[in-house]
Amino acid sequence: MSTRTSWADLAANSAAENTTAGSSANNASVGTTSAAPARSTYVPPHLRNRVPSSDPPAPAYSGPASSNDRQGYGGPASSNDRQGYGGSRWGPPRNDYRSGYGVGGVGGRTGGWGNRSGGWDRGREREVNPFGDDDDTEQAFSEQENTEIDLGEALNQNIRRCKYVKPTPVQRHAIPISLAGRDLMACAQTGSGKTAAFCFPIISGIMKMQGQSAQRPLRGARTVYPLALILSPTRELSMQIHEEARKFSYQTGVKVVVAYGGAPLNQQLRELERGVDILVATPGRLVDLLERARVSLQMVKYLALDEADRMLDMGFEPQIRKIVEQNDMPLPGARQTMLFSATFPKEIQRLASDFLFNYIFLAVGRVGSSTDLIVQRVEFVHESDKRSHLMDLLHAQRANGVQGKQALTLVFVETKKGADSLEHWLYVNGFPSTSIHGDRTQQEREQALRSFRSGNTPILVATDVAARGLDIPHVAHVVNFDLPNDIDDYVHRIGRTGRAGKTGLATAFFNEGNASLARSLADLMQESNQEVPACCSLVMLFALLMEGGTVVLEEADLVAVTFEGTLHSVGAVQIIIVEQTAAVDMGLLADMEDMVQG
DNA sequence: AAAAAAT
Repeated sequence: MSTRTSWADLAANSAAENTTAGSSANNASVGTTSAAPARSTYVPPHLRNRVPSSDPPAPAYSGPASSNDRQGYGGPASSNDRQGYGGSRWGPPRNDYRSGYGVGGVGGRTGGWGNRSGGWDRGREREVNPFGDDDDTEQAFSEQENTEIDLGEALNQNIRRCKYVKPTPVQRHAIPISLAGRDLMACAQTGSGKTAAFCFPIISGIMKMQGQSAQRPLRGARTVYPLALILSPTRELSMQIHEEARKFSYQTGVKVVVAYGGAPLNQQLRELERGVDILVATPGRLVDLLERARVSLQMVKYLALDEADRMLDMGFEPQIRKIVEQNDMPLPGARQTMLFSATFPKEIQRLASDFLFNYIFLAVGRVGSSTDLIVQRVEFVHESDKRSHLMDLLHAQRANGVQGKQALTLVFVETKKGADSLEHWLYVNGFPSTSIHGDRTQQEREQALRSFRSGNTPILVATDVAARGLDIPHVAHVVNFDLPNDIDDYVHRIGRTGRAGKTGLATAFFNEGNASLARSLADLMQESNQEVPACCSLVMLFALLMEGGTVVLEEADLVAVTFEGTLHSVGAVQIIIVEQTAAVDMGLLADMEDMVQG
């Protein structure tokens, strides 16, 4: 162990490497954003007039609320960036570090809030080993192991137990930035380890805070004061983040609690009362808890939004604003905010900057790109043929046999009703399947997911509730039975396969109803090195779909393909679709051009 | 238009 390069070392080295460059070999770009130029000099009121201190007990650690850190970072990402977030702070071990977590009960957290819930050290004794291996827990706390501690030895140990060998690009860049105290907007492909990228710095930071005496205000006797808040758009994703965070924080003394709707409130309240450092939640339930004054956000030092673009789109934005801006959450600059997603439309990035202070924008690859670990196929399937076509795919899959663990197939449909009816149809036709959507009870949803994960029902029919974030091992095939209207949704859906370096297959059923997706789909496929015909234009995609239908094209933006003489429009592009079998000649094309212009 | 998210 001592001879090998540690996980943390790798992170440290790469932090140093990358602070000077705007891009690196793995195509990550880091830079301060131009979206909020006016904000870079803003200092929140409570931080004004503060003399850069000479760093007593919390010095080496550049904590999230430390004012001098922030000031160290003023300018745009340039050569002085190196001093900014990398280098010295991500350096050698510090002695003050262990004091907080080494032995249960040391230091700080005694005032008013911890003891009534039994205290975190007692909680730790009862902590169930989430790894199911009881053999080497003592080793984990070996006192001699005082080597390169950056995230904290207990956390490093948990990372090893999770069999994480080497940080992914997003982790390698995001973790040092977060450890240095900077706000972050991070975009990286599905399945590239974003959860860990925001969990590690949060857990590490809270471990360090345990060494300091934190005063929690005395509010209502039953109010709890989490130090970190992680929000996600679906209940199941919150559950999953909770599970992950619990693994990472095993025996660190950091308590993780989850709160979401559809499940009994009382149980969640009891968990909260036993103490909470990191609260993982869906927005609705959290708003409820805030209104009941069972949770205060006053002590929050870390705010993470997973699937951040989703959290800030029309459906969620008011709730998020309510939570972040209309409660007692510290202002940007007094907390550390991290936004993560695989997709992040520009207009939502702009909106998101409201929640950030002097932040760094990190993108691994193009924002919204897909991983080339996923083989994408598009097949032209009429609405009426979709079921039998799916049946063919499933039969073929069954015939090809399955190696090792049961290969799972996730089938996305557009509506809840459609999910129910397809599930039933599959079931009747001898394919063990289940479904998940927002009209099912929470129990049913969780049961469906369990049954799918275990391979008991290797087919899951889902609405977009399952499109984002869920990490289900052995999903070999994602079928877009109904394609979404938005390419970003497509990216998230197919991202349920091809995770953590594994390959996957995604099949889309495409027909005339999906014309509005065609161009972006073609672009995406080309970008992720998918087999799209020679010139991967919209035209060629259609040509592929038409299976040999003749396509004549003179103008790049005018497309003629063969399908039932219907006129379609794709964005600015006019598309004429004629009979599948008809050869398109120049005369016909001219006629169609007239049609389009007329 | 649909999906998700509190009771």
